[in-house]
Amino acid sequence: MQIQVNEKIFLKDPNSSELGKKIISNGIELINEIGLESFTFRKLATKLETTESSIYRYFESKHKLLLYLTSWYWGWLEYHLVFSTANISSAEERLKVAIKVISKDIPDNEMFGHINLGLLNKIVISESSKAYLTKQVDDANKEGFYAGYKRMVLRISEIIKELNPNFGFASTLTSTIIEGIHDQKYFAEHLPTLTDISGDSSVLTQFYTDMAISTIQQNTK
Amino acid sequence: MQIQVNEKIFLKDPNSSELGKKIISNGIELINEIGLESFTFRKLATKLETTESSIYRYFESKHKLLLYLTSWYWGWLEYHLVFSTANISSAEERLKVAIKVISKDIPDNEMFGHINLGLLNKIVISESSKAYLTKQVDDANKEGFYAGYKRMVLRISEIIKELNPNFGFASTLTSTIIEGIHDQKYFAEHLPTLTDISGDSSVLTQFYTDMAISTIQQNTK
DNA sequence: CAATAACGATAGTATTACTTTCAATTATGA
DNA sequence: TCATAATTGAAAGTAATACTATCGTTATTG
Repeated sequence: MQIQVNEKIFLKDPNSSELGKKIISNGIELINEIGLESFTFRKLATKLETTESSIYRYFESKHKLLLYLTSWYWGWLEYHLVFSTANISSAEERLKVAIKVISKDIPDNEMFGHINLGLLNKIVISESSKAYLTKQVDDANKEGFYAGYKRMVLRISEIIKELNPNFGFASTLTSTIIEGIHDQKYFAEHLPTLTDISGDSSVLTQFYTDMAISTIQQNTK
Repeated sequence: MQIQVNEKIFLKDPNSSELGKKIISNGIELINEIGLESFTFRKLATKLETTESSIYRYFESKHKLLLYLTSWYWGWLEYHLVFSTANISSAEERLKVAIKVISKDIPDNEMFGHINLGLLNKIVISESSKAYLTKQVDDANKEGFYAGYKRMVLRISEIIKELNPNFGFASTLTSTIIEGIHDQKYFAEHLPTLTDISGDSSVLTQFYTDMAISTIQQNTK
């Protein structure tokens, strides 16, 4: 089972070689350690005992690497969502599962092949908005670089519409929930005044589930 | 009437001189034009017909300038909020006004002294999360660089608690609303699949107001 | 076994993100 | 008003960043 990522994001598929896989796995570690701003291909090359030029053969910039990581993450999470909701007939139940899937805590040692899912989740929480908060967002969007995220939002929106066909804000509610979950997790760790959440994700899941259900029901005709 | 900004954010108060004011007003323009990533003090210096070193006498980095702009914005918005809610006794009404204040569209030519509020609002929407999504967030927080944002969240949280003292997620709901409003405005312009919002802010205001009210009421004992 | 793809090594460029020093100008208050 | 301090400008310098290019060696595969 392989997660698909838009081919225009990379120059050479990092899954096609050992070096490519190391770039991804060590890239995830290094971005977590020092943050995206301090992260450079030179530092990653040193860590890998390879050269800058070798890394540039895979990704034309660290921004593309970030796009790769976030796209991969959304691909993986979509797979997870589809799997977790496959046998559930109730739309409300599927929505609850979806929110649980998004908000679930991932331990720092959970692996999917060579990819550390826990660390990747942390990157998504603290860096992924930088993938679209850029002047190049419209070009990147045209190239389809955000397709994974959009698919995820679409899937959940459709559950919401099934729950209440008269509700006109399924996409807005979905993206509010996804971004909200990431923000709240970040705030819990760094700016606790901005949140009532702390500890594990169960309270967070509950809050957004309640919020979603009551918001959706309210607009029922 | 002067908006106060934490003095540790700047080296020299940009309000204390003509050059300082130009750094702020032209900085706002230039960040809007080319985005925070491409923005440099060298380019700003060229625009101002001054030198890099002169700008560095006011701010030690462009990140500090961003912190200044966002802090100023929250200071200004808090003033606005206090003013707009001063004579309203109903907590529900005050909450509605608060959401309106945050989501209001600001025209590109609305000025407050030398500061273009419309452009500053755009910076807050597309760049302000970068002020805290950094490895230095904890140090910056200790220095009080996010005090303005936190005060804003606190004020609105208190309205929510007044509305329903049994509701335990006032801060989470407030920060979800504020961040959500910014995200939705950004999505409306750049990633429209992720939102149901388009056009002016009235629908956005209505959505978050409804969401807030129904979420708060739900947890009433 | 010949071709080709992948990688490493080295070097080079323009730009960024600053810092430092010193001289000229401007404001201020004794 | 004159001395003093504060402000700005000009110039130069540094280390790091974000790449690009070339070339030789080593694997891989057909």
